[in-house]
Amino acid sequence: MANDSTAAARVRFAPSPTGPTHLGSGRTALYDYLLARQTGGQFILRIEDTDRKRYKPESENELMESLRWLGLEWDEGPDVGGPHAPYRQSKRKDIYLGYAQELINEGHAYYCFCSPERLARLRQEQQRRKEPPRYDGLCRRIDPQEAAARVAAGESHVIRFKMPQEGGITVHDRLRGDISVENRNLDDYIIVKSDGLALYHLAAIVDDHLMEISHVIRGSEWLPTFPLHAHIIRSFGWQEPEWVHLSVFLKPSGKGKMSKRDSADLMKDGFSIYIADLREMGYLPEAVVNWTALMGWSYDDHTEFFSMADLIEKFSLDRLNPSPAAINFSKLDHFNGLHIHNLEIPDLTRRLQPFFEAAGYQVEESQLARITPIIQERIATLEEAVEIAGFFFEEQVHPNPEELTGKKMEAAASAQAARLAYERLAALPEITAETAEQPLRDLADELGLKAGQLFGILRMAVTGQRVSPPLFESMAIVGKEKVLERIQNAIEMLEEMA
RNA sequence: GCCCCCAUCGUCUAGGGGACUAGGACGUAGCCCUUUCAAGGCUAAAACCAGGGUUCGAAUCCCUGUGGGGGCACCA
Repeated sequence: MANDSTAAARVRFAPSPTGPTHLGSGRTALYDYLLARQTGGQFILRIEDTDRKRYKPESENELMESLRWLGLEWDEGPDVGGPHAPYRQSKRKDIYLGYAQELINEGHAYYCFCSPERLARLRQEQQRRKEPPRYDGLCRRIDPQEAAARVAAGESHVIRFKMPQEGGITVHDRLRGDISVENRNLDDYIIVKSDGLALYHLAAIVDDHLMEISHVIRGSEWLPTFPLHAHIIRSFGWQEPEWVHLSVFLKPSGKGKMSKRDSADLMKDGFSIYIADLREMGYLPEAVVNWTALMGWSYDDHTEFFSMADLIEKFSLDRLNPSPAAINFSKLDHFNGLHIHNLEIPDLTRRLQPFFEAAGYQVEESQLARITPIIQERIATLEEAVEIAGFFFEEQVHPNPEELTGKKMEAAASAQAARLAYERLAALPEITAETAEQPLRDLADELGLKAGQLFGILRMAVTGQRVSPPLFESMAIVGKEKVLERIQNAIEMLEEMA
C-alpha cells in the first residue's frame, strides 16, 4: 500500500462546469485540498469540459468563486497555470487523440462506424428482451486496415475501447478494498466521440497520468466504470494512482440521492445544496467546511469542531467511511453557530456588514461594531443578524399594538408603567446597560410588577420586536434620544387602546 | 433485467473477536440559569437489518436473504 501520509500528494479536483457547485463537489475538493496540503503536495484544478453541449461558461466562474470562498486555493489550474497546462480538457483534444491512436495501434481500441440511431435501436431491443444494454461488437470485427481507410476517407466514426472478452479484473479502492468484475460485464465503451473529443474515460486517465496525479478522489458514481479506467491504464502500462471513491450524499430523509428536484423543495425550507446559496444564506465557509468534512470522515469519538488548519493536520484517508450519508442541515446550523461564536468581534462585524447592506440598511461600521457582541451568540447564520438587529438601523420602529401590553396586563396599566419608565430614563444623563437596569428594576418592584413584565413593554417599544438582543445594551446603542422617542410613541399607542 | 457498492440511535458517527450495561454529536423532551431569544450546564428517551455459520466468546469474521444506494449515454 502506498504510504500517502508522508509522500507529497498530487491531487486534482476535476469538475465539469455544467451547473452550480454542489455540496458533494465541495467535499471532494476539500478532501483533495486537505491531502495536498497535509503532504506538502499540490492541489490541482482541472476543468472537464469535453461535453460541449452541457458546458456552461458561467458555471466555471461560479465554481472558482465557491472554491475560493471555501478557502480551497489551488496550485495549478486554468487561471493560475502550471507545468502541465492547459488545465482545460477542451484544449487538450490532440493529446487525447494521440493516446487513442496508440491504443488502436496496440490493439486495445478500434474505430466504430455505427450511427447513434443504430445504437439506440440496439439498446431498445436489448431492453425489451431484458438484456443488459451493451454494444454488440459489430465494428470490432472490421479489419483494422479497412477501418483506417474508411476513417481516412472521412467516414464519421468514434473510437471504442476493445474490452477483453475473457477473464476479469480486480481493482483496488482505498475505502472498499479489492473490487472484482468479470470483463464480459463490461462494455466496449466509447472513448473518443465523433467530434474528435475524448470522453471522460480517456481524457481523465490521460490527464491524471500526464499530470502525475497520485490520488484520484471522486464520487462513488464512478465505481461502475472504475474497472474500465483500470483497463485503459493497464493497456498503456502506466502506474495506477490511489483510487478513493467517496460515498454519495443522500436526501435528509436518507431515502434517495440528492437531486435538483429535492433542492427546490429544500429551498422552501431555507436550505440549499449549492455552495453559492449557502454563502448567500449567511453560512460561514468555516462551518460549511467543518460540516461537510464530517460527512463521510471522522477523527475520533469526540472531536467535531475543526478549523481548516485542524483538518489539514488531522485528515486521513484511513478514516473515510464508504457508506452513503444523509445530509443533516440542522447540524450545519449548529456548526455555523459554533464558528460564529469562534470569530473575533471585528471579523464578525466585517462579515455581517454586507448582509445588513443587502437588506437596504445604511450601516455605520462603528455602530455595527457595538451591535456585534450582543448578537454574536444569538445568531445561527449571518442572515439572522438582520432579522434580530435590523431595528438598530431603522429611523422608527412599528410595534404591534397587541403585543405592546405587558404580560397579563391591561393597556392602561402598561401605559402607566411605560410613562414612569420614561421618566426614570429621562432622568439619566446617559443610557447605558449599567445606569438603566437598576432604576427600572426598582420601578418594577414599586409597581408590583415582575421585571419581565416591565421589560417586555420596553423591549417592544424600543426594538419593535418581541424577541431582541438584551434590552439595556440595545437601549444604549439606540441612544437616549431615540429610546425616549420610541417609548413616548408606545405610550401614545397604549393610551389609545385603553 | 444485469453489474457494482453499502448496512450501529430519526440523522452524522465511534467501535474492527472478550474493555459493550454499545460511546460522542445534531435533533427531540425535561430541568437549571435567565428581562425576551439565544448561549451554557445537567438529565432522559433513542441503534448493532434478519437468518445461518466460525468461535469458549460475534456489533465486530464468513455465507445467504432483505433493505438502501450507484451505474448500465457519442454526460461527467
